[in-house]
Order: sequence, then structure tokens, then C-alpha cells
Amino acid sequence: MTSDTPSGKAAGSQVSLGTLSGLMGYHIAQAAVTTYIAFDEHIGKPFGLRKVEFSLLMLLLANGPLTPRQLAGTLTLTAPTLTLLLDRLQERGLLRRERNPSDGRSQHIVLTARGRRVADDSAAAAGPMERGLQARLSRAEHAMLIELLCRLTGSTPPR
Amino acid sequence: MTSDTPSGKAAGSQVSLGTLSGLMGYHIAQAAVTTYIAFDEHIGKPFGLRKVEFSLLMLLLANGPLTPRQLAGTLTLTAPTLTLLLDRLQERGLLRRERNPSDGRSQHIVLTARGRRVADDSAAAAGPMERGLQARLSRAEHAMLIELLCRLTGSTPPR
DNA sequence: TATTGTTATACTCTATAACTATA
DNA sequence: TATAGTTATAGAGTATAACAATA
Repeated sequence: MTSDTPSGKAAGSQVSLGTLSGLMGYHIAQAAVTTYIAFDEHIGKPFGLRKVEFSLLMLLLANGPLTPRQLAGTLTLTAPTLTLLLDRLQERGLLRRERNPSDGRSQHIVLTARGRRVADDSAAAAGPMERGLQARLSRAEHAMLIELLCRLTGSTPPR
Repeated sequence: MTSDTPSGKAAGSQVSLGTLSGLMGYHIAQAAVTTYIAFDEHIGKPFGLRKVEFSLLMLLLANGPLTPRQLAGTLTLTAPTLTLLLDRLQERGLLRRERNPSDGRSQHIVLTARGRRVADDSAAAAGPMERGLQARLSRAEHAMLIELLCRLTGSTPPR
């Protein structure tokens, strides 16, 4: 951070955004900062998880064991990146790699008891996090925002 | 990228998102990927600009000369990061540093003629980029989306 | 002594390429 | 020969700390 103003309001407050103010990319990037701060406070720090790590745990929690290939595909990570990620989580005892008996090349990534607990607890912490973010929005607006974001990315909205 | 399926559809298609599907942070991160791809296509590649570089040019275009301090504050960059950024843009001849006669410590960052041209042209290219992103949204939905994002971040909406 | 900006350095993240093992 | 996953290495990006110049 650059602004050390006690209030938190940056010195650049009166700088005009110009073209940026009409661009979705800009506003989405700003919103990403907001959500990242909330994530860090509610999940990142308390559970020692980075965003990808949390996402990975959520995928295993929802789907049961998955292959590295499935995880990499869903999280849009390259294979080597995923390997390092799995290494870290395995070292922390949150998951283990199980070889597939019918195909020795592939694996199943399985949550350990401890991993499952961290996954459950961090998923629960996402509730308060989301309510904090919703503070400036009505319930309907929150749903609308997610709907519009899904439309923008071309993905299907939840439920 | 991990999915090399010709269609582009990843192998992880049938993986459930679980908790993630209700989290704004997740959807905003996904949307950020979409907007980044659009940026890269319309502005990044054609003009050889990264997002911060484009943003910086837009700020100078809208405000005229600014100090590094103002730029760092608005773009949420640390001072050293901004120095390196300015170095690169200066080397490309897009801007120059002018010392402030009344305070030798501070500077004014000024667009060169060439920098102004690149700023103008890339600002113009943002139009088609935005229309491409809007393709899946109505005009009203686009405005609504920006409005909701501003509300989320606590910033004041444009206009 | 405080402030503006720079230099030096290191760390995190992620990618590409080369490799091992299974099939 | 193709696929799943790993190791090795390198490149971007950004941060913290120490520094120079001005006030």
C-alpha cells in the first residue's frame, strides 16, 4: 500500500478515472480487491489458505475424490502448478494421493480427516464472509449480481 | 492451460462447484478472467500494454500531469513498483518525468505526443472491447452490473 | 526530521520444457 | 506412441528495506 493516511482514504481521491469508469474490466478488478480482502480476513488468515487452496478443498468437498487432471481443468491451472499445490496441502496433512489400481498412471486426490475438517470449517466461514460482502446490497441485488456475472462469463448461474 | 480438448470445453466440465457457486468472490474472479481476455485481445496485444499501463495512461489522459504519488495511490501500487512502471513507459517514449520547480522532491508525469496518441487510440479501442463484453447483456443490465459492483466496493458509480 | 522518489534484493506465483512411469 | 503426473528451471510481478535528494 502507498497511502498511509490514517483514514485509509488515499491521497489520490480526487483523481478522475476517465475512460476507466465505464469499463467493466476496471470495476470487476476493483471488486476483486474487495472480495480478496474479505477472503483473507475470514478464510485466508484463520485457516492459512490461499484462494486456490480453498477452492480446491471446496471441489473435493462437493465431489469426493477427483483426479489431478480434473482439478487442474476446473481451477485452470497447469499440471506442474497443481503438483506443487498438492504437495503443499499433502505436507499439511489435508489430503493424500491414491494411485488408481486399474490405471497406474492416474491418481485420486482424497481429503484426509483433517482436510475434511478444514474444508468443512472454512466452508462454514464463507457464510459470514458473504454476508459481510452483501452488507451494501439487498438480497435480491446480491442474487442479481451473481446472475449478471454468470451471464457475462457465459457460465450457467447456480441453482 | 490444461484442457487440450479441441472444443475448448475442459475435461472438468462435470465437476460440481459446491460452496463456490454461491460466493461472489468466485464469480468475480471468473468474470475477471473474461474481461482480461477481452482486454488482451483489444488493447493488450494491439498496443503492447498491460492493464496497469493502460490504466495509468487513462489517468494521465483524463487528469493531465499527475505526481507519482497520486498515480501510486490511485492504482494501489507501491512506490518502487510505480518507479519500474514509469521507467518502462518512459523508455518507450510514452511519457516523461518533469521536476517540480517549486518542490525539487516531487515530479510531474507528463504524456509525450506519442504517449498521448497511444492513450487516445487505446481509449478508442476500449469501445469495441466493451461492446463485445456486453454481448450477453442488455444495455440496462450492463449499467446495473457496474452499479452493483460499485456498491459492493463502496465506490461511487460513474456519472 | 519528514517526504519524494529510487535502487537493491528477495519472494511468490506461474509457466515451459524435459523427464519418469504406466498404458 | 500417447497419457498422467513430476522435476527442473526460468520469467513475470510485486514487496520490503535501505538509500539519495530535497524540504
